[in-house]
Amino acid sequence: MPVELRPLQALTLWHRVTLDLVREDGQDRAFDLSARQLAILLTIYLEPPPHTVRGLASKLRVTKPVITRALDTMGRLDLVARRRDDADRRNVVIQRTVKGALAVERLGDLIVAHASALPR
Amino acid sequence: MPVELRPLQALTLWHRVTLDLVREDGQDRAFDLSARQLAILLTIYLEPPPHTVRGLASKLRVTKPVITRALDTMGRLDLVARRRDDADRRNVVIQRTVKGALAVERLGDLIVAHASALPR
DNA sequence: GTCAATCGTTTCGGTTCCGTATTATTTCGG
DNA sequence: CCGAAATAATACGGAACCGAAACGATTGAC
Repeated sequence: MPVELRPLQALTLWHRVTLDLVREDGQDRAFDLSARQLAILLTIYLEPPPHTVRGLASKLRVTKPVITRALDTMGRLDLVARRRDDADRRNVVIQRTVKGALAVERLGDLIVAHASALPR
Repeated sequence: MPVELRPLQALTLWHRVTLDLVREDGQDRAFDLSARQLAILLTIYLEPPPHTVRGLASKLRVTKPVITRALDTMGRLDLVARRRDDADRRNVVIQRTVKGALAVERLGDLIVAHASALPR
């Protein structure tokens, strides 16, 4: 079953989820992320590894420092981790964390909940 | 028909739409918005007017300067407009613009397109 | 062994955003 | 009237982010 969604439903869904994210920022800062940071986080947790700075920059069409800085911030929040690649020590491999996985899972549940409560 | 969406589908949808928004930033800066700004924009265009600074601050649970600054930014981008309320001149009424309506409509279409292309 | 290429990080100057506190304007109760 | 309350905007110091450029470490071609 392909997901059927009309424009007003789509916008309503986006609106309600975004409102929740904005509101809950404060208690749990996991989703006080910029659009870029969120795109990076979801790429890391939804696409098959390995993920590198260069690969993420290319996929998102942003410069490498943007990725580095986003990883700094999300690393501080324990949402992702970095590790040198032993095979090629120029590379940095981005790794998932328990906290990051939980945050992504929570986002998924939040979207699902709002989707099921959407007006028809 | 309530919208049925499983967690992985929901996250995939969010991921793909966010990726598009991040990528297209540059040519059209309409969606180079923070989560807060997007929440404000969608509230203005999806909920019945009138909208005031105070009302938006209360709904989003943020301080008023956050709303004022967001309106400054989005006003510069022509996504919203401000007008003094003649009935009570302390109030500022936030108005929709053609450009803002088009941007919101485009976001809706983007979400719908990605939803229909979702893996089952 | 050397040197160009690659990779991630850091630096730089500038811009934007934040939260708190303060301000100017307007309304309203008495 | 006049002072209290309400509203939006502004001031301020600090933090985060940006793009471009420069940098150090590592690799690989020759």
